[in-house]
Amino acid sequence: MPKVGMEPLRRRALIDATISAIGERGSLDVTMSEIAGRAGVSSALAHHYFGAKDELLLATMRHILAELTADMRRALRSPSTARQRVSAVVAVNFSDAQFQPETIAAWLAFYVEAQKSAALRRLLKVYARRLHSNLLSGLTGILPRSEADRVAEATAALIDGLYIRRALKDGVPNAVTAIALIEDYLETKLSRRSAQ
Amino acid sequence: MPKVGMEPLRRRALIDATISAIGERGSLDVTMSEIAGRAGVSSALAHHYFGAKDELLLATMRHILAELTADMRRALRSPSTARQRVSAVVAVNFSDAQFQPETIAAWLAFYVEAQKSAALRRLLKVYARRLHSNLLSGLTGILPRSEADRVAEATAALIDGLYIRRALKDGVPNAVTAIALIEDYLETKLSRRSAQ
DNA sequence: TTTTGTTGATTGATCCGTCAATAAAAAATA
DNA sequence: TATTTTTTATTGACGGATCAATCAACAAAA
Repeated sequence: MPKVGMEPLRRRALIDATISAIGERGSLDVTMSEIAGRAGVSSALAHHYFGAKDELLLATMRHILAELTADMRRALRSPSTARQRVSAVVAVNFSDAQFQPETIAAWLAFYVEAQKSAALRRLLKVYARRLHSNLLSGLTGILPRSEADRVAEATAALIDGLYIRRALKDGVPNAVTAIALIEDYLETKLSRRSAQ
Repeated sequence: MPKVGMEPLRRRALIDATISAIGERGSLDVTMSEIAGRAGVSSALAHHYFGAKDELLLATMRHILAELTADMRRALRSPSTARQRVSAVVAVNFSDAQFQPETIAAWLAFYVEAQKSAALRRLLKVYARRLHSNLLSGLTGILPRSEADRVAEATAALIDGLYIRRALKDGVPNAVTAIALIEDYLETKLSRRSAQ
């Protein structure tokens, strides 16, 4: 029963289905039929709207990154001090919307795929750079530049590391613990310098 | 020209070929033919010695872990103080033998595959637990138990995070920088307590 | 003559991407 | 308004490619 104006709805449904399929399977080894089935359409329709599978995967990653970016922008509106800004950036990565098993699995899978796909690699680099500069914007108010750089790098590595360990259901059990761990690091690194 | 006693040589060659193939492709999506070709044999022979592809991949991961374990044991012989033991554990993960692009790519790929394969997941959990206890054995000599636990967790996350970022050729450019970053963390965490 | 090593050829399954066909809505035309 | 035409939505069926795994066959050593 074809109704007009389906395109945006189908695209969104297919992207959601892609995330959940990847999340469940734990890798990008999901078939177009599997994804289309979850979205309640035929695989031919998925191809109709996205062309090749690569493009659906790319669109999916773009969608995840866009959500993260939006969350980040929202989170960066309220904090006033530099120190609070750093905490806000960290917290976003472990918010309910981001720290979901499905999303984490997708992140990990996309990280791997990025080694094959230049387009995906570019996307992830944009995210990495943005995370770094967001962290830095807070840290430079507290630490000298070169040390702020190093702390930002360590914080980013901690975030990635906690994600990967979460994907294996090993190590940190939940978002609260993960945040506490990073905050503990930041506190020992910043407390003496800034004294609040 | 069949010579007797080929089995161990072929097995080893096939495992090496698997690592290099995965390292180059950046994922486990390598064909048996590709691997066999690199090892200079037919794909049929790879199946002859390893049965299914899964088992070759599993054997490869086991091999990587065994090398890491051996390196770790060696590294843990020399250090005398608790503090030095912690540094030794960290250093092994970034030694020339371990911090190779191929090996890093393989690690990452296996992390993803572990979400599908229970056998692989078990292997990685063994490694994670061992890393944790190795770190802890040094840290408990310096910090109270609960805090030692947290520092070990953070250090492990840092190692994983730096690996993943290295795989993307983003962030830390080399092993020396990576080690310095973790040592910097450890130093701020431990210096006040242990005073050398 | 049995064991060990080895491969080319083949089978069977999976899966991406295409295409022709169908049907409803919208637009254009009479 | 009634009709034709075009656009949008949708799918089943299929071609073609890839690959894991098997097997029969062959050769050298024991």
